[in-house]
Amino acid sequence: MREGISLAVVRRLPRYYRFLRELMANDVTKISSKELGVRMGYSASQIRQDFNCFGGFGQQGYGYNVDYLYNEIGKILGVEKKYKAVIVGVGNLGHAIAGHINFEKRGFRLIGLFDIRQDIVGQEVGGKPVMHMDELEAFCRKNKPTVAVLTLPRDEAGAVAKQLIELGIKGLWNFSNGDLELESDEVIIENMHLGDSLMTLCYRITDSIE
Amino acid sequence: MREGISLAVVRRLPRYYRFLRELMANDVTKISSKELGVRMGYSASQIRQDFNCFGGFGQQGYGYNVDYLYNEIGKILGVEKKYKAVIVGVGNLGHAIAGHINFEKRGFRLIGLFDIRQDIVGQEVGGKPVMHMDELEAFCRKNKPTVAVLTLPRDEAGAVAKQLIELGIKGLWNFSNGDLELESDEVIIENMHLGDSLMTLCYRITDSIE
DNA sequence: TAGATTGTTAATCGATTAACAATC
DNA sequence: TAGATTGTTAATCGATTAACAATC
Repeated sequence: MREGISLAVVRRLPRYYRFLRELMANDVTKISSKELGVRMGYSASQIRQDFNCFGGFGQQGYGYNVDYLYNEIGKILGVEKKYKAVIVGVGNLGHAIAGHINFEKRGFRLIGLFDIRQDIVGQEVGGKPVMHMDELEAFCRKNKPTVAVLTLPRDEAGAVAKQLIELGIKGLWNFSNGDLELESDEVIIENMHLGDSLMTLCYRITDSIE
Repeated sequence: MREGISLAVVRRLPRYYRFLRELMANDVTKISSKELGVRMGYSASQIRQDFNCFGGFGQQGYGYNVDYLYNEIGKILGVEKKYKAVIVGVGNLGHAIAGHINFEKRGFRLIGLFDIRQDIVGQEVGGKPVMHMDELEAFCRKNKPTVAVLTLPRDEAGAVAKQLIELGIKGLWNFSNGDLELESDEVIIENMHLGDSLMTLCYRITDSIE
């Protein structure tokens, strides 16, 4: 059922999930692919194709039950997984992510933060204690986190990523503005290249205003 | 020259730019599409197609001059533009972006920050004073920023975005975890949906470990 | 000149859209 | 039953890859 789903489809799932939650909040109980398409800016065809990658969630002549579809997509995404996550690098950005992101609602559980700066080690951030990088290895061996959030400088990210993979990390959420040079079959990497996005915005603005 | 470049190509440009800078730092003066392809994980064909969207930057039989290509891509992206930018919402995330992102190197100049919280208004963040949201309108009329970084809660983002567009904003860098319901021809939107990315990571990890 | 590598056209592949039979 | 809308197959579109003539 899940074999060979393209990343293009997968990346639309969280957006469907958000829109469906919104519909639920507005007490909408059913929706057709046509109407959802209008709201989301997708074609009705695409929506039906997307959902049918994972099985038939709709009912002919009726449409889709919003609650049911929301829950199914949540299951597909794995929102209930509670994969253990650590944040490595508790500067501005790591701090912000610890406080800002609801890991619990997105399939993860934040279990620890790490930094080298002595002034932040020992503090609580996002309700969790910040530990020293020296403790990372022992912590991972004991607690076996599945993913690591990399919010440290570009120069340090590569070495830490390698270390984490050796410690059994399965996924990296990479905020350092560079590509991690790792074999792609070792680990799943989601890059959040803020700098790239900002430069793309610059291009697109220039393009739009001539 | 710039007509009808697909977004797929544009989104690769910042990555090329990063890799070329890296090559320069390693004193590499020339590179072929083949070798660059190996390093970046693209096909040589794709690289040549991408560059030729904007004109012939290479030399047959030789390859591409790294310095020249870097500078040309920089110009295409508009790194020297210095579009004026404001950050709206100086919570954890806005704070982090102000301190973490080098706007100057990416075509922008940060000229002001805004928040409603009295305890942060008046402070300096990222070298700029934080102003109260009440001052946003007058500030924009006077200084005419081109883009706004939206780092405020989802519920507030929509209304603020509308206001900014009326004030002449041309681009939005949206970090609020929701879609701004705006006519796409009014403004360029770059979404950084952290939540969506994290959920995608969850899916992909589940997929990879079965 | 011979070798290398681009710029560019043609072929392929994958993703999106259209069409329609199935069925609620 | 008639109307609506899905699930799914076929057609189209766009992006990537392959091929090769041009040329440094």
